[in-house]
Amino acid sequence: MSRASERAYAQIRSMILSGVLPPGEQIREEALAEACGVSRTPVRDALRRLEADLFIRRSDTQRSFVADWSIDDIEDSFVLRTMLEGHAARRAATRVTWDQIERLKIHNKAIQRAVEQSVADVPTFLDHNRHFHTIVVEAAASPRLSNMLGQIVEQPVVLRTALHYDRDNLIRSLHEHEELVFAFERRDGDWAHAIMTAHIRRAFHAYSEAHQSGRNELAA
Amino acid sequence: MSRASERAYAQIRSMILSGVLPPGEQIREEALAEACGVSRTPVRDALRRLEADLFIRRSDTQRSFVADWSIDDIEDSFVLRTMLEGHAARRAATRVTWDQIERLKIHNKAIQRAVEQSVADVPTFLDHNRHFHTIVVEAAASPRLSNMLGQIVEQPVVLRTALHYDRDNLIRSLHEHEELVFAFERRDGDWAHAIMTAHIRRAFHAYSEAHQSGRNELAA
DNA sequence: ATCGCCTTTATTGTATACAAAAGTACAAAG
DNA sequence: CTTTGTACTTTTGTATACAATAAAGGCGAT
Repeated sequence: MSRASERAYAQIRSMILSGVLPPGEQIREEALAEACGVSRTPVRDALRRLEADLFIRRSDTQRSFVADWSIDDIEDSFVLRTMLEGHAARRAATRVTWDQIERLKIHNKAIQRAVEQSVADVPTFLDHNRHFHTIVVEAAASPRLSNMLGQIVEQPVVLRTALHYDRDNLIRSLHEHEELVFAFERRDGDWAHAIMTAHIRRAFHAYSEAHQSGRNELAA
Repeated sequence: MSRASERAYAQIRSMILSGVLPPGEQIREEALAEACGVSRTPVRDALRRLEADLFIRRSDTQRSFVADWSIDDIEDSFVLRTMLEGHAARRAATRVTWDQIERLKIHNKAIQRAVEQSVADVPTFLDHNRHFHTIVVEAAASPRLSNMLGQIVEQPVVLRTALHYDRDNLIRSLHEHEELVFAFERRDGDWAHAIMTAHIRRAFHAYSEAHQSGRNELAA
């Protein structure tokens, strides 16, 4: 998608993530169009995509609202992601190319550097972490799987999760990435599946423990 | 979505399924708009949805083409569906209401009547089969899962599968539905998961055996 | 003859105006 | 006091015109 509609998508998404548009808030196309400096057409495009990502829900009468995620929603999102990424890892183990393995190692090196800082560089961690998982999904070579995981990974919860990792969690995460590459090099799909499953489940618990203190909403 | 855009979606989808728009064919928005008797705006809407359903793919330069499904695509679609519907069945077992169970039984009765005809009434079978699976997914009570399965079930392969069932397969399918209801009544998630997994896998093999005679495309 | 560049044409992206539908407020009747 | 009908406002859906971009074709240079 070209400029305007892409810009609208990114901007509305960040308005939701930053809380400018709080959960439950009704969305009016014209207001967003003005806020993004584009017309309603690309805004509508963006809203459709955000609806598919479950950032937005639509009432039975076509009104749009910012989605609010309950604890159950969040757990379910993780369960689905566990299942799908576990499957992706298993497929990837027997299909990943040596070039892709090299790229995975490069991202792990960058993650290592980010984690070893005196103050862990979380944004860099997140960026390379995202690339790492993208390569795994790409190596699974399933358009449908990529499609679905693309949607889930875009969802609010996942985007915010790593913000709650402490250093210990970040290091464990790195070690799991490294082990996954070992499994790939040995073409061991069961191993890869198990590592990835554990990897995502740990992320879920890291998230829920960071939020156990009485909150049941997303605002961090 | 309201009239025009819904109509465009249904019509374009049926043009693809019926082969009027063959796999690989480039899609021009204006041509479709004329064919559907609406303007380009709702056609664009429909194309975005069809793209999400993987009926349509877009080139890197924003041109749209009718997707063509290889054997690998088809198997992968079934694998994903197996995984997701198996998960749905497991969740549903502990959440399904007695009202939903009643509705499942009603659809099974209707399926039984359709299968017992001297010539099996496949369209009726398909219709109630679809409702049955929809209720299971609804009972799983996971918006994300519904979302994903909604997309997969819309995909071309699944829509055509049951057309290739022989009577034996239709009867087995019915028996599996009945057994799934038993599992639900006993709230046995593992059992439900296993039945559903087997159910979809069998559908896959029924499909691939019907297509083993040298074809690697969809046209039936 | 072939390659690269420029012009022309086709196709998609965006803006805007208008139509349809839904929500809201208020008044009149029960 | 509640309810229902109705005008009015707000919001979304659709059509159309125009802008931007990609494909196609022709022309000249090498």
